[in-house]
Amino acid sequence: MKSKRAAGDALSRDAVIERAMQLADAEGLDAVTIRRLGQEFGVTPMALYWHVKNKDELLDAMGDRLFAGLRYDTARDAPWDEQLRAVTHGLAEALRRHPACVDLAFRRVFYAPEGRAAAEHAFGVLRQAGFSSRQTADIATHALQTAIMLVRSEPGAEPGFTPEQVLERRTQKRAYLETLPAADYPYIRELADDLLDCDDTAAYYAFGIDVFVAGARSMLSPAAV
Amino acid sequence: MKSKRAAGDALSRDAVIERAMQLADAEGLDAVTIRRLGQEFGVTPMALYWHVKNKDELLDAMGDRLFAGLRYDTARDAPWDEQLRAVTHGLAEALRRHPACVDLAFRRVFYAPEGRAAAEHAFGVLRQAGFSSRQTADIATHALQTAIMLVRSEPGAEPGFTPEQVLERRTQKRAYLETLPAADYPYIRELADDLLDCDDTAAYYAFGIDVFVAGARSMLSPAAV
DNA sequence: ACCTGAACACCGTTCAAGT
DNA sequence: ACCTGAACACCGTTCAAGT
Repeated sequence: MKSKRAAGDALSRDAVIERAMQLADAEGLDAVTIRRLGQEFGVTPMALYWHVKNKDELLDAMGDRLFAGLRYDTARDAPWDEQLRAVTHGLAEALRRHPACVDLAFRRVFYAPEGRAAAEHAFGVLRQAGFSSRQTADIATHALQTAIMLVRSEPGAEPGFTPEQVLERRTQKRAYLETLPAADYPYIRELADDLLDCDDTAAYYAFGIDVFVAGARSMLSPAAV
Repeated sequence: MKSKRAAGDALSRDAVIERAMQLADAEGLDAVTIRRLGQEFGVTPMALYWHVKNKDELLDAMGDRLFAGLRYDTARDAPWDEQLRAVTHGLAEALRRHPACVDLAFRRVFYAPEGRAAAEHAFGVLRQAGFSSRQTADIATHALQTAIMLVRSEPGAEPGFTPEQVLERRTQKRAYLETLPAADYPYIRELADDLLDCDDTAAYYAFGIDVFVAGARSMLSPAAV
């Protein structure tokens, strides 16, 4: 009944990666440390090297896991721009589950099976919509980057901080903006609330994705320039 | 005539920040270390603490400097979408000078004087174009994020790597993509070259900015959805 | 197969002390 | 005003050794 470990789980590659992501979400990516993970498992730091080649490989594996459960084919027979929206939305939803790890995603798309499948799908959609291969590559890359950047800067979501700290930082930022002379920065003062708050995160994501999809659409049929 | 220092410059806050950015550009942001900077100036690490509060403050100061020399009012009397393009382009051009530092920019816009001025200008342009304050905040934030993401993932620009290493990594990535079964990933294989290369960086930036501006334009007059 | 101990070369930072 | 020495609590990683 009594375990050898101070902290529950048995050590394994999967458990290490899993715990690393939890740790990142709770305390920020900087808290993810070989030595700290050792502690979490009640084991010496060196024990981890049996399950993971080194820290870089661990971070890569975390990046791969970001794509787990990625949904994008929710609109199989819809027009191309709806499908592009679905891929981008799916990416954002997937990445949003681990905001502190979002920067690990970009370099791993083609290595994570789900990322690869989503990319292949997006490429097909765009090519058949009539985009050149250059445009297809650019737009698909842009879709991933859009999802990443929406997650990274979702207002009020600062990974590694407690809710109180987040509130505290917002208060400080607001106070700072109010020190700016209204004569010089009327618009910044006027928009302070909109810059700091985001009561409706669903609308935030929808807006960002709409802008991107509309932009892509205009690349296909450049109406007015 | 003979200096006390092993390495040229006198120590000062400005010199430290300047050298830190050079170091980041040459060897990546991870190479920027209090101890390493001490070495560069021929001084003990602790000497730096006289000129800079701590490492966080140094990084903030580097972020501020990214906005130095920012140009955006190249189209004062142009229509709003031209002006939005000019701001975004100016941001990208400014950030591009220190690609390794680009992640420091976002949180510092309102603290760097040039960033603040650019934000104020962009807000005015968007408000007068008829956007709501919510939309204005979102679009302007998006403009900065677009610039950041274009710089961050300019293909072939991997800060902290020598040209040979960049080439080497690209070769490896290409080799990897070619291991993927063509039956499962026909589009990835077809687009491999476009994903890896970017012979025309001017076109890369122009395309990214065009997509963004067109997207913003469609938010003002939602023609077809 | 899986984990530990000891060691190495690094970090950021503080604090009392020197000039 | 500006810098140093010594010290502390951290990093990632290697390698021989234990079970």
